[in-house]
Amino acid sequence: MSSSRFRAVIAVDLDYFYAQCEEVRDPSIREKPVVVCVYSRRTEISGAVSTCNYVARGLGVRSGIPIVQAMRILKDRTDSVFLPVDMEYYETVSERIMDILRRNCDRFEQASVDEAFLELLKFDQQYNLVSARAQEIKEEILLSEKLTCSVGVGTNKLLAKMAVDSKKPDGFTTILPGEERHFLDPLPVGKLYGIGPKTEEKLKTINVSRIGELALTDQKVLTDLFGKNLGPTLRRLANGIDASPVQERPVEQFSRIVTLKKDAEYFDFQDVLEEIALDLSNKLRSAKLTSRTIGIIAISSLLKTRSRSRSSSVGIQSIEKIYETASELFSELFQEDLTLLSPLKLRRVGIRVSDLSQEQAIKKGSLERYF
DNA sequence: GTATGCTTTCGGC
DNA sequence: TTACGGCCGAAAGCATAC
Repeated sequence: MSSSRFRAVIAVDLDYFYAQCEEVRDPSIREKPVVVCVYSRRTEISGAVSTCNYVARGLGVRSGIPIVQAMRILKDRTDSVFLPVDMEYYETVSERIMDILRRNCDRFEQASVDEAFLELLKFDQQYNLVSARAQEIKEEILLSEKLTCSVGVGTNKLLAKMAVDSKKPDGFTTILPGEERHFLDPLPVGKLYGIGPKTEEKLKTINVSRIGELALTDQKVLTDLFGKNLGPTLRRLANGIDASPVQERPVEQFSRIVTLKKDAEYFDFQDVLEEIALDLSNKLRSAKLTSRTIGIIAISSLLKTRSRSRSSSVGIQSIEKIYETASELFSELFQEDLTLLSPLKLRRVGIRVSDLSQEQAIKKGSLERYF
C-alpha cells in the first residue's frame, strides 16, 4: 500500500514570510502585531499592507488593506509594529532556505519567494519515510533560520499543495496514497487548484459544489459544459490526478508599477515611464532575455485598472523600444477612455514585459550565411 | 464546435 | 465613513483558423 510506486511530492510554504523574517531580525516584536507595508510615499501613511503576522491577523488585519485601515484596527494595540517591506532582506533569507530544500530532494521547483515543491525519487521503503524527511526539513529550517513553515505531502503537486494549504501556520499534513479522495471529497470545488469563480458558478448549474461530486460527474456532462480539454482536466483534478512534473520553470514576465506623486494625464508621467522602461530593460539584459510582448498597466484616480499590450515578432530588450511601445499604448488608452469620461487621470502606472525568450547571440558568421 | 493563441482582468501574498 | 502596493501567475474573455 505504501511502497515506492507512488510519487512523493512535498510542498513547503514559509509562514507569513515577510513578517516572520522581521520577527527573526528583531525577536522582541514576536508577540506584537507586526504589519509589513508598502508605502506609496504620497502621504506619510498612504499605501497597503503586504502581509502581517498571526497576532495581527487575529485582530482582523489582512493582506492588501490600506495601511490606514490596519492602523485603525490596531489603534488600541500601542505595541503594534508597522514596517516597510525590505525585499532584499527577504530574498536573502529565501535563497538560504531554498538551498536547504534543494539539498534535500531529487527534484526541485521554487514556486515563489516563499513556496517550493520537492520530489523524492529514491525512497524504496515506506511512504512514511517521505513524511519523516519532510519533518526533518521543517526542523532544519527552524534550526538554521529560526523560521517556521508549513508542509504538505502527497503523491503529486496538486495533493501536496492541497495538503499544505489545509493547515497553517506551522502545519504538517500528509495525504497518504489511497487517501486522496477521502481528503478532497468534502472540500468545495472552488478550493481546487485551477477552479476560479466562473468555473465554480458553471458547476453550480449542474448541482456540483463539492470536489467529491465533481469527481463522480459524468465525463460527457463535463465535456459538454467545458469542452473536451477542460472538462476531462477538471475531472482528473477532482480525483486527485496530476502528472505535472516538479521542475524549475523559467520566469514568464517582469513588471514594474509605481504610484505617481500626483494623479496625472498622459503628458505628465513620461519621465516616470522612461525610468520604468530603463529598469525593465536592465532586468531583461541581466537575465539575457528578450520580450515579445510589452504591456502597460494603468490604475485611475478611482482605482480602476486598465491594461493594454502589444506583441511583436521580434524580441525586444532596449529601453528605447520598451519606452516607445509603452508610451504609444498609454496614448491609445487615453484616446479610448477620453471618449468615455474625461479627463482621465492616473494614480499608478506600470509596464509589463512578457513572452520572454533567451536572447539570440548575434554572431557575424550566422548572419553572413543569409547573404 | 473546438483548438489555439493572444489580450485583459483577477486574485494571492 | 473613507482609506489603497507591487508583483506574479492563473483565469477569463476574445479572435481566428480549421
